[in-house]
Amino acid sequence: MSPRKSAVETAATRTRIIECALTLASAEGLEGVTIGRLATELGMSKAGVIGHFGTKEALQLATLDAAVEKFADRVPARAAGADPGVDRLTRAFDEWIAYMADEGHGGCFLTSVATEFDGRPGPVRDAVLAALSRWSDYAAAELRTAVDAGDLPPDTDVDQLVFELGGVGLAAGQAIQLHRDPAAPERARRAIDRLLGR
Amino acid sequence: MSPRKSAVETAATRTRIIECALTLASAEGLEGVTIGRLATELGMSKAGVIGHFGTKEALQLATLDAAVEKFADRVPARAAGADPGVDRLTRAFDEWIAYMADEGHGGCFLTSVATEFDGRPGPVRDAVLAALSRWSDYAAAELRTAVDAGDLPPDTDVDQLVFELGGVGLAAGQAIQLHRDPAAPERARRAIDRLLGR
DNA sequence: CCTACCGATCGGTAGG
DNA sequence: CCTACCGATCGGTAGG
Repeated sequence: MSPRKSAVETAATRTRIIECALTLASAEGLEGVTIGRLATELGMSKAGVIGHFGTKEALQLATLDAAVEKFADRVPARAAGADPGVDRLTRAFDEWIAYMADEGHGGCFLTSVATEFDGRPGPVRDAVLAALSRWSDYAAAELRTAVDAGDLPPDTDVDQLVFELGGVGLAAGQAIQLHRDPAAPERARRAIDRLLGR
Repeated sequence: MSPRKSAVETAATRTRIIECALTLASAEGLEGVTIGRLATELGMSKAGVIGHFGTKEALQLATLDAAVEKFADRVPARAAGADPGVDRLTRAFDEWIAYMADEGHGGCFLTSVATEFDGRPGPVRDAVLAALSRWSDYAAAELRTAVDAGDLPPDTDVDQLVFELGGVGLAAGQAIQLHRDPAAPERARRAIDRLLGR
């Protein structure tokens, strides 16, 4: 850390690095974010970049953390105003799909990193797993509320439904990122409406 | 190429390299397959490895090609004996799921590479897109047969159904590779049976 | 936060 | 198919 900069400035630089890492990782994957490239892109030295994190793995974890926080601020947060149960979950999935379709995100950061690290044990894989589990738990809780409210049949298999809803999200992500299919969001919404009995 | 080896031996070495690349790529991604690591793993020199392909990109394309061929030999080929339409498609998806659950494949090679290269334009991305389109076309054709045979409603939206079936496959892949959930194949089969009205 | 540097590895080539 | 080599880049450190 520079003794010439205030703590506020140091934190701002750290944020700049992470924002840049998010952009690079969207295109090249989290492993493809190199310290040298971040330094060039930000007009800093490599030592200046890595000094904020210590190791590349710590930088990866910080980047992932920022992505998870952005997702939480956008998706569940915007659905929080809707009625618990089917309404809120429909709204949350709509937000997820809109988030993936947004330019600049490079689709769903979380699902990309999940694929990238599913065969590489370690802290990054663990963190991805934890973040996805939180999202699954959120969906399962809303589904149970919907069952209790009578908006879904009492014999609903909640875990099965979470699995299938997740599949729709993954299909939407692939259709958007790989096939660049403009119909993808609409297809995803239709699938979700059917799964939630609307 | 070595002047001391026959064409048969040369082809066998090429196959060995590609097999090794498939194994490495299952864990580390296609970009993570380095020429040096292949050389070490195979007990060859780097020049000996790259000589068979010319460039790393050509090696990636050859590896992807081999994966596509393996998939075609296993999945649609084993379903070919079933009755066209719902039966054959159900069988094909069962084979796909079993293929993903098999140890050693590292899940579905094709879907991993699809995520890895969805943001990197170039020949590899194009080849992945082509392979996935072939699979989608296959599913769509079987679905149309099923509609014509009256096994699916006449107003079936075939493209929508292909989208949703693909989502189930992606969900199964993630559940197997990341969550290591032994219930994943069964969940996927249940979802597919429901989508195909069984 | 920088300069200067480390050993390791990258993809690839020349020449045999 | 090998040895020997190329310039570039990797993650990271020492010292200021």
